[in-house]
Amino acid sequence: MPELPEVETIKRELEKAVLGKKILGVIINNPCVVKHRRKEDFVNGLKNTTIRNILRRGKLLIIELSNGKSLAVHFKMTGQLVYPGDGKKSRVSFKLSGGRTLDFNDRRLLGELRLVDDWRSLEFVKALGPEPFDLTADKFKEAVSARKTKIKPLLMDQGFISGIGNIYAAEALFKAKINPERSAAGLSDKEKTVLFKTIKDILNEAIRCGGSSIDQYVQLSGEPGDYAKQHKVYGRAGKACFICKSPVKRITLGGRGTYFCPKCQK
DNA sequence: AATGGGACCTGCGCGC
DNA sequence: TGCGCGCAGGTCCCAT
Repeated sequence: MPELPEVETIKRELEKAVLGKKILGVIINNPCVVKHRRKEDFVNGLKNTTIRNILRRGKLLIIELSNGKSLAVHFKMTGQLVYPGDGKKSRVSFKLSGGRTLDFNDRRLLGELRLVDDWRSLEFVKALGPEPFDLTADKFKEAVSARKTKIKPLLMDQGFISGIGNIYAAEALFKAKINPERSAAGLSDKEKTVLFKTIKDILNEAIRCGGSSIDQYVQLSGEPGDYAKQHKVYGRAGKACFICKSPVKRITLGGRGTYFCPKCQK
């Protein structure tokens, strides 16, 4: 599911819906997603704690609890958090005060739930690059110039910049009119400036729309996000480019399907 | 350093 | 209708 805008959407909705609620119980329907050898450590550490704070780092959601621990949630490809949940597709359900349940659904079971003492010391977190909104244009341009790799895989490199995934890398490069196979270091000063601004614009607009629902992603309420309607190239192989009407192309880059308009993106 | 492949998983849509 | 294949918002690990 989720790139930065989808996780940010969930984060904001969780703040409204579950902040201050107590976790009364935890039901593990599929232990695969709980990354603890002893599942009872996970359950016992969560039980009877209160949800104090919700944060996001890159694509990672962090729920801080009253006992000082945090629940780190990585959605990977098909993870969902739904509240109030109905339990039907739930891999793990959290029974909250007030009588409702927060469901973690995950069709492909690639998602990860971890209860940790200090989320900042997670290796995954320490390896994350800066948030797009914390970065200055100058820093972005300098970092891009230092890398010879192709620009699209670089944008998706979470150690380089955190939160951008396959959809938003494709959409940002389309809007910035940059071919995804271009060398990062080979971009002009102007292109780097435009790309940086475009990334932030697209992420902001996607957040405003509640994210992109393609297959599995839904907002906390279970409603789809609206931004997929605005996709210009992602998932549009063979269809006419909205600008020049020539067909959108799909190639594989860094092992990922990559959509772009060969005519508009030079 | 960069790139390619496979692994982890389930399940959808497509062509035959 | 049924089957096999490719593909999927991510990340990690290994080989070259």
